[in-house]
Amino acid sequence: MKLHGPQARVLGRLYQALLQVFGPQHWWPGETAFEVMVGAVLTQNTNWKNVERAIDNLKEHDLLDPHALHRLDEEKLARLVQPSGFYNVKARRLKALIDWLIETADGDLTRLRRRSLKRLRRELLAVPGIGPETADSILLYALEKPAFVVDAYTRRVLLRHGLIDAGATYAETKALFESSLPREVSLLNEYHALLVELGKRHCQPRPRCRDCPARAVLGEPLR
DNA sequence: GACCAGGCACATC
DNA sequence: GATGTGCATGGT
Repeated sequence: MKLHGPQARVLGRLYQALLQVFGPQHWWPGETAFEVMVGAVLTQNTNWKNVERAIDNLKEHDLLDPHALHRLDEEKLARLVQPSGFYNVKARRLKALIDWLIETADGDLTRLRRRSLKRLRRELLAVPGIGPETADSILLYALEKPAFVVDAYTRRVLLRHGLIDAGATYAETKALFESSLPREVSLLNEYHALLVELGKRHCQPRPRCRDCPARAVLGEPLR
């Protein structure tokens, strides 16, 4: 990876260190692109284990399909995704996303992929319930567009090590990575997944800094 | 029993 | 613009 500027080189070294320690993460854990899309909504502020239960419910009823979910009542959908929490809002958000998918591409993800990243991002953000992180997750992991995903772990890691300040916006944090890294889907995919792994293992609200691979690159956390 | 998890929209100031 | 709150389940 050829990176320009000191900050870019730090992010490059962090990536190499995380990959070395954790290995490839093989994200996103979903069998189809549509499943990834659904998972992106269900995982909003929610533990992935609970999302899996909800997705299993949909699979058991043969409903993990754009047209099938399009036909399903919102109330029934809410009951099925209940284990993922916030089930009423999530059913509403899934419905809105699927409405867009059906209306704009007849439920066909490969048709969506022909559109530009910029256009898709604008369209996704116009869907009620799809914010910047969910949009970028769908772009990167379901539609294979080079969009970096910023999540709570990413911000926490960067904040603790002084690479962003407390007031940094989503867009600023995203730009930090996108301006430094090659715009390759596989790299951005792996990097975000590695940051989540780092977050789960070490960069919790109560830090677990012992054996943290980020320290070798970023130094001691500020707090 | 408190705290946390791969957010977002909306109300209020 | 910033800050607060509702949405809810299941694991530690």
